[in-house]
Amino acid sequence: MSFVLDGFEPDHPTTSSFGGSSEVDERLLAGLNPQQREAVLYRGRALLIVAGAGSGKTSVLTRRIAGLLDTREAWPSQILAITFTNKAAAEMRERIHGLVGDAAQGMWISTFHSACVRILRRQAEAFGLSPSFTIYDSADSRALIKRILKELEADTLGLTVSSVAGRISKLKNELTDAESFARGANVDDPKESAFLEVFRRYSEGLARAKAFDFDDLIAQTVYLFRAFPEVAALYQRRFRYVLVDEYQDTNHAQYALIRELVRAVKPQNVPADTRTRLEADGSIAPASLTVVGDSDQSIYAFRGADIRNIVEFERDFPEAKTILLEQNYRSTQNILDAANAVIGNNFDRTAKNLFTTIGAGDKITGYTGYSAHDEAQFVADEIDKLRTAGTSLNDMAVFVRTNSQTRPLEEIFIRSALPYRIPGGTKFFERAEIKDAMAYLIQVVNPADDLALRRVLNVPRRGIGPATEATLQAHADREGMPLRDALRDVEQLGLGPKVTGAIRTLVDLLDEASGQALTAAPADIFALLMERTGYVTGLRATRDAQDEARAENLEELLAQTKEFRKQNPEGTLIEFLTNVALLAAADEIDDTDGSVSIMTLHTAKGLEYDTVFLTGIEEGLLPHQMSAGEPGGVQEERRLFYVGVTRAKRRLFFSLAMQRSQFGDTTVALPSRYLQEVPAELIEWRQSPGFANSRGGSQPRALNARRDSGDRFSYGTSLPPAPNREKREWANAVTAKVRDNGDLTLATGDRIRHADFGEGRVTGVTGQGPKSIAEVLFDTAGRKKLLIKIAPIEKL
DNA sequence: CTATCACTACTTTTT
DNA sequence: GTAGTGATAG
Repeated sequence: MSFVLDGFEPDHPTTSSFGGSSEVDERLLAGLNPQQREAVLYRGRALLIVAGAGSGKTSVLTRRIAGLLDTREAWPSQILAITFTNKAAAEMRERIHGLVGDAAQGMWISTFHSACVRILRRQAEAFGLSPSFTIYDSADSRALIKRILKELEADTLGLTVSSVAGRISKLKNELTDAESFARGANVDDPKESAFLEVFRRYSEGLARAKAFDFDDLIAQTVYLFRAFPEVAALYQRRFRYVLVDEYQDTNHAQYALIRELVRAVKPQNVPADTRTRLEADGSIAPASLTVVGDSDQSIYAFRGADIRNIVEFERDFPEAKTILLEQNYRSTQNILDAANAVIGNNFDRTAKNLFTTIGAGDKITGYTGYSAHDEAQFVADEIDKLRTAGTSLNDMAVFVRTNSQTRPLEEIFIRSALPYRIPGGTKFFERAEIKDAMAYLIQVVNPADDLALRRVLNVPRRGIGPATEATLQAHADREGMPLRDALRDVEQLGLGPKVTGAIRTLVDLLDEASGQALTAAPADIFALLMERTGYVTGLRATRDAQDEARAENLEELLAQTKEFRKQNPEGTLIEFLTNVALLAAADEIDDTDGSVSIMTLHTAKGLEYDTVFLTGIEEGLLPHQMSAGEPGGVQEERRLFYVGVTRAKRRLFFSLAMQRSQFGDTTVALPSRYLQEVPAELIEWRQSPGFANSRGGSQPRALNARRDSGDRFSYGTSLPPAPNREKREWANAVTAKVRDNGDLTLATGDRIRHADFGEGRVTGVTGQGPKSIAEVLFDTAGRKKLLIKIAPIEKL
């Protein structure tokens, strides 16, 4: 068997092994502190950079790579850098390019998942795998599991889709496949054996569909390397410098992958014509490994991240050097003091104290709203004030613990005419019509993917109902063929002439598109499919406004396929699909579009903003209810809080609500324990939890039942204003509905009445059509900007 | 085969 | 409060 690595240059000469590196240009070291400098310059087998939040680790990492290139210690193709998001990868590439120019071409800088897809696609054919395998996202995995549970009627045993999906994911992250699980499984337990059966069928289902789920991408690469040392050797020889960012969030499979990559190459796997320097025994020395991380920012235990990977790095690599970066270049001292104080309550950590020379800065501003809407209104008002004062919306971010918290924020932001974005939350690719269109594309690339075909069988409606589908499926099962092949045999199945014709048309179209899958531009294939299925025109024909929106979304998808081709002139459909599948929430952030970002704390990791709003700081939300039962849960939530706080450069806001509705009913919320861990003098409460209660009164209320013991929310200097009457009235009167005023027009001087703010006078109108915004001076509520189309207003 | 209505489980975080 | 499911009628 021979393995061809397209694009791989043969083994490069290695001018020096891991020797001295005194030649690194001073230019690359400019402005670094002694520890950062050492981290850039150190040469050796293994390096751990413990990088506190905001300690300039990206700078260190990029300069370290630039140094390797600049001194010719490494060719670009010998470098593999793993980042957490595609966006981070792109930024790192750009920064290195800025330092060393075109020498930056040819490096692998990508996420674990992207790197593994690349490896798997290159090696697939040698193992009888399809190089055009598709990637199942969580929703696809769940759909498959759901089907299996139904088949087995396993739901009676208490197996739910989410429990099974979670468990399989965990097992895969531990590199346990169905068969190795079977060896240790307790088959006497009916639930256990049912789970095993589901796991087996799930794995078979993926294999039959030529699909990998997210976890497979990593695990299968590890299996590949372990089963075929000569394949692993290709990459071990190629990547002489492996660098991993956010190492504290690697799981076992990712850890194993790294271990495989930095193994020495055995003499039998060294080609005779290698130009790489050999050891005395004819082997090639292991690659150099650099990992960067901060155990205080480990927030992905739920998906298998193992903090021990970083904590025990020195045990794994006894010769490892550890460098600690503690100086923070991002935040003010007040922000750091708050962060340090809170994280100090995690007992099993190695002490680390962030410091800065920036100065104390502003105090943290605290606000307790009566409801989530009130809280959101506070955030919107503050953002508007800061914007007026000259801070760009791009420099502000609102953090939430759970996705559902974005809703009230969105409602208020829309009403306040504040442009916002929810990276990862828009879920463009999760909309039904987009998933339909994607299913067409997937089925074109990968005809084995039954799940994709089943999804579009009757979309748009073509009269193929459940009964017809069952007939087709039965034929496929009988013949042991994919559903797509069964469609081609439709004439033999004795279905009605109408249905038969519809199926023939569909399968001919798919076959035609598949014929072009490897060559045509993704946009052309997409256009062909939409044209011939009439999906978009069908949506346009209905008078439903939602269908019109769906048609627009499909147009947007078409635009995206075109944009993709612009970025990647040779890009094929399969690459487009891969990109989409591996898109991370943070990849969607555009920091130049003039909007505020609302995101989860998890998405916020690795980012920084001038101004940060940390919202929903309540017991049950942060720490989340669900974490209470898990070992280490409360500590992990504390790290999440810490991550949120340390994102802020200059201004930090803490907010919470006194009542929050979930599940349809409203419950009283208590301030988070983490709030009490922040020294009281660091927070200036605009409205403190101690002085507001859910009815808007001003009686002190119990704070975690510790009201009288030195009440940490009473503070001498900055007494909170007692909640004033107007505020209270509008705070709870906010309705959840977004309304539509049609084409109501307003002009300067008009008087209006607003459902929440009362009466006011229009002082200016900007923007066009449905986006026009009125600036209104309210008699009691002050100046507000309102989106005329949807604000709850009437002209007087 | 499709449309409508009632019912229930659901919200942790993500590649 | 709602998305997704399942039963029933058209």
